[in-house]
Amino acid sequence: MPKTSLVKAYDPTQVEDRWYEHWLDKNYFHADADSEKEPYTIVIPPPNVTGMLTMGHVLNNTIQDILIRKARMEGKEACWIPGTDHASIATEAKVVKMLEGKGINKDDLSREEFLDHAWQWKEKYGGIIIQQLKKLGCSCDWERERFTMEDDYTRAVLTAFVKLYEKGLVYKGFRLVNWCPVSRSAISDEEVIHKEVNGYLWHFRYPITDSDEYLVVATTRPETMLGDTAVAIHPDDDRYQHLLGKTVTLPLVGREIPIITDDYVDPEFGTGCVKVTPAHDPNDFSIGERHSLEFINVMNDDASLNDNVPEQYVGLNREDARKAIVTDLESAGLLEKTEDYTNKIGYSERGHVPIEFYVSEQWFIKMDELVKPALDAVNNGRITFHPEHWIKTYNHWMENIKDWCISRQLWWGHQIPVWYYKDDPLKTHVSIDGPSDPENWEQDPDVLDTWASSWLWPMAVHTWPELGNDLKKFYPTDTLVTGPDIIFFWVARMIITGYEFMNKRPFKDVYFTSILRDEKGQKLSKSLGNSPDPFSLFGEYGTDAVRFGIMLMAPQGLDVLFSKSRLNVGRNFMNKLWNACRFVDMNLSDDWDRTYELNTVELKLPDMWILSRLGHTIREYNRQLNRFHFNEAAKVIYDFTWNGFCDWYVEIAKTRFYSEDETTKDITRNITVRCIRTVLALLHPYAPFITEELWSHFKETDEPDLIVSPWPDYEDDWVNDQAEKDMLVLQNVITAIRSVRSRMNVSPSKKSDLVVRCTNEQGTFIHTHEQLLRSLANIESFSQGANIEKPPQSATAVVHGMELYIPLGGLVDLDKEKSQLNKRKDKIESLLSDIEKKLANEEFLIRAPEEIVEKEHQKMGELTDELQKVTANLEMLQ
RNA sequence: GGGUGCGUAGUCUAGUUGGUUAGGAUACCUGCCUUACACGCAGGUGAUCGUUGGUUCGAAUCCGACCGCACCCA
Repeated sequence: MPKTSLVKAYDPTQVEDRWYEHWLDKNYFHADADSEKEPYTIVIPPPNVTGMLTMGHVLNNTIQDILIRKARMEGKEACWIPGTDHASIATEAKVVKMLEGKGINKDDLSREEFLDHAWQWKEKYGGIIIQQLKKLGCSCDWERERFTMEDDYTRAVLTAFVKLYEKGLVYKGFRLVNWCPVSRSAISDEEVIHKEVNGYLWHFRYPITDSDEYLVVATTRPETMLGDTAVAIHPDDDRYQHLLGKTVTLPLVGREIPIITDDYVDPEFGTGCVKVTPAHDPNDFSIGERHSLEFINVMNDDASLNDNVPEQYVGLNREDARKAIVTDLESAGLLEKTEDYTNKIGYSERGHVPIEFYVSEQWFIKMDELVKPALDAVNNGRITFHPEHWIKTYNHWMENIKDWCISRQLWWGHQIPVWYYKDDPLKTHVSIDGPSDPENWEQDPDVLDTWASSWLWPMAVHTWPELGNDLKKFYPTDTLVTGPDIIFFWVARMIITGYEFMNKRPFKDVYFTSILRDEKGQKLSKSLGNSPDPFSLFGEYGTDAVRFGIMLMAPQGLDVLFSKSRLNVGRNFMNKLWNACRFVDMNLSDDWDRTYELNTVELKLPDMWILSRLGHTIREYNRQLNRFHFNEAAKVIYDFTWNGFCDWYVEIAKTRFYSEDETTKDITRNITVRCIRTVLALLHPYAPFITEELWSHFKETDEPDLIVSPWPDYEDDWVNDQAEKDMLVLQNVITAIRSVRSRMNVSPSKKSDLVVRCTNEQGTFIHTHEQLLRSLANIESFSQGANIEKPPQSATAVVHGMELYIPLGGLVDLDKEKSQLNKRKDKIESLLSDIEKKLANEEFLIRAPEEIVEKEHQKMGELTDELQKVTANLEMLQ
């Protein structure tokens, strides 16, 4: 790609697509299964095939891209496998809605016709999120893109079902399941969202048969009373002992139902009498089983009332039925009272309506045995969670796991591979390919829960159950990056299948991302309308700035309070980086001597200092990335680039570039270029576009693109503690002078003089770096000495035991000067008093380690010296 | 009801095994268009580390209780 000159401001739109195309052309993203290199693999958490990119995806996929780009630069065979999930319920709901818009009712279509529509929908919208991930810069191996309903993947899903069936872990049974009346399907426990809702607790009178007495039952769901088949009391509840053996005549229905005793009943709640509706409540279901009660299902699959209720209620929906029943009971004089009541109601995650408990025949997987190796792997460190504390949540769920309902009454998904013999439905056939005489069999109409396909993702993307090269090379994967909200849905289940089918962990590390919230702490979501569109942000700030900004604001293990304004930091940093590069670029002559071996030429303090800082930066950056602290790593590189390199070294470099000393210029060019190249390499995983663009200006012609350039290693040759200490002294002196000038309103354009009273040793040091003081602190004439006099009308600062005097003539503001010195004096005195207390404490002297005591003595010495100097200067002002 | 996590300047955060003059960034105030950058430069104000007991010579850091926020599971 031809080298362009650096324009004044970075323009992302000119750069991003161009480089992404280039990387694709060069096939950098593609991983080679036959390579000798050590593999590093990530499987993407497959987004919903018809979904759109959200800020959550931006966060999650940027992290994966950071990991994979770093691994690639480290010389590993980096393989990031992308793909999408068919999302049974969500997609089917969208297709149904789309068809409704066209005036087509799903019920009027055959399964095949409906699936035709669904596939068309998938073809039309299925590629959008993939294109969006490309815009984000994701370096996925697009040749390996997978979809959970493609043929190979389907085979894997059915294989898993059949294998588990053959082991006796899959069974079919009548159970009370969570039922979504909108999708008219069973859903799993994890798809039920509990919300607190303000409602009522109705107290109804149930008359005792052949008696004037009645019992009072309390309920939040009057409409289910039509299915009551008992009234229960606690066995020890004295109030009702005389009623045992009697029956109640169920109002409105007329059914005679028994009064039973059961430990489940809480005598303290309500009246201590509970209506029992075994077909519509999980607790009542258990009571029903214990007492062999009748199970009367009073609802259709859309939660309207069915034929098992009195005629006047048949066909009513839940809400209308509730109103009708309360009204009818009230007019019959059977409504005792109505209380306000807050309770938690389960909502269908996809249908957004309250779920029903519904008795139906469903397929289940027995979980208790499957869970064991998965629990063991996480608790014995074969799989590591970041942050670690999620282990507790994982354990809690795994140890209390219930059988998993995997059948869904939908069409979009993997149809269950079970066939029933037409002449004898009790005779079944279970296989991947179906019976050899299909005309005599009927396939189970249900499909599998989507998670029963995505739990195979890390192996099924690699052609499992075929043992292909990909599976051998790229399984197990290395790192999974996902949200903690799907720890049960997905992470736990992948670990289960990893051990069940591969006898190996599916991944080494699991990084749980932050959950994104808005400034008020609400989860970002489409329905709340508080989720910004990533693409307008990319346009406004640049994709790199959004990536870097969001990484900077995502602390490890905590939620992110997202706000657009916080992305300014990212954008400003990209601009800073661009301009730092532009400055260096402007000062590179075509024929600069780039041959210096820096360790053989004589370097000055700022050179040694910046190289030392660079060394520390590389080490710290890698350390933070290796422990998955992405925000800390971002801060490390930000701090070096801005507060170290730009604020100090570039300022120093200016004076050199303006000088005539060609050797110094070339050394400075070498060091600035070295810093910049290292920063670009380190930053590339976070900000791939701008760094690749800038790299093209600083790379040698025979060097590769940044994306495949070597990752910077920590070089401790350059770490130099003395240089860092010395530079700090110099920086403190310069800052002190600037501070004095600012306080005294000295115009930045005006130079001032400097007189330093200090030891001879310090004097030599200052003298050596006089040029830096002159340029960075705007100093004209300079003198120093151990006994030098304070010039009249000068402002003062004390730094590292040196007394700095800046003669200002009439500009000196004595009041400001006094208040400044007094402020410092107070501070020192308070610090000294704390230290004196410590040192006067016998226990401290005896028990504290020697070096701690020594440190306190040293601090006291330094502060006493400073106090003496500050006080002396204060007295001179009187 | 059970569990998990979190309370450090207006805001966001660092502070790994207790000893730091409690870092940093943003925001704010003051002065500057100093030939890389006003998406900038320089300087500055701002925190008794949620409350309260305890352990310790010494606690933002360890332990208990309480208060507040969030999430998960019943």
